[in-house]
Amino acid sequence: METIAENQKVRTVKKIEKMFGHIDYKNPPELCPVRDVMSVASDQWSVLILLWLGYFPVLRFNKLKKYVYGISNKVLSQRLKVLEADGYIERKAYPEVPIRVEYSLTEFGQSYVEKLLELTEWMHDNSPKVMANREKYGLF
Amino acid sequence: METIAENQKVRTVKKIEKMFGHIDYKNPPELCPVRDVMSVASDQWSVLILLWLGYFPVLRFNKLKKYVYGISNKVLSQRLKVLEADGYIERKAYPEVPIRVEYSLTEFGQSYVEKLLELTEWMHDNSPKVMANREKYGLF
DNA sequence: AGCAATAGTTTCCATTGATATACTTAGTTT
DNA sequence: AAACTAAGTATATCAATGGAAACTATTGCT
Repeated sequence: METIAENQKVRTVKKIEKMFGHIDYKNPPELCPVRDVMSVASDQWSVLILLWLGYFPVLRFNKLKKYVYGISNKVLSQRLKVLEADGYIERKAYPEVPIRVEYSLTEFGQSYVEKLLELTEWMHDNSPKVMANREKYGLF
Repeated sequence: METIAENQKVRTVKKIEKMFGHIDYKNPPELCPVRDVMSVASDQWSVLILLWLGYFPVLRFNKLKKYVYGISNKVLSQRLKVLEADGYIERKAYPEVPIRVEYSLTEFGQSYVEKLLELTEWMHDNSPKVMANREKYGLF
């Protein structure tokens, strides 16, 4: 028990070292690639957009807006642009009337969603624990 | 190739269904446990705090502020409170003068950091790809 | 008395983000 | 001819967030 947990901690430290060791933490945040990429990919709305696109093969603007409940036109279109620029999603416009635009995950986006899902799965599984902690903490 | 990717997509859809299937997406966002837990645990500053606490066994306020470069007193103390309330970190105050306060990961926090690291590792490995995409996109 | 150190808190201001509404394009329906 | 469609854009207003700097508390040191 003890040693397994200890080993895991050592592995964690090594991973962090490998990732951030060569980066000076005093650099401006936008020079840290992890901070930079994360600022797009783990933004609250972006995560929801990506998950819904992981669920449906393609979604159009207004459908997305329906599922990503609470998002505004402006923010949705902003986020879609950035996600497209970073290569997570693809935008296909059909010049019909009225115009039809379909959004879908790229292979790259798909691979990210798979990683992301491991995290959201953890959250799903552990949210009761978090709620319990929160309640305990609130008692004083 | 095709079938492996297809299988993976099917698995993704099933995971999402399992996680969100019983939740009405039209609920207010704070009623979705995943959104709720994520809003704390994947906040930009919180992630950095947790990673540094995964690297050092304990850290005091001012050390943390040094490593989590760019964070303000206010936000750091806010985030620490929330992370403590949710059970990720532990706060130990020693009534010396001047007071000493040590922050560290709980076992729960440690397990989260391990999950989180898989994601940041992905970002670390894929940030060149994202940069390349971004540049390509910027060219028109 | 005044300063240093730690771990914050408080206050004010600026930037960001969000909401709501109207507008666009162009062809089809009423 | 007005209305409706889709996928946004544009604009104005409002709320929430974030950062900077000053402030607090306590006690020992000079």
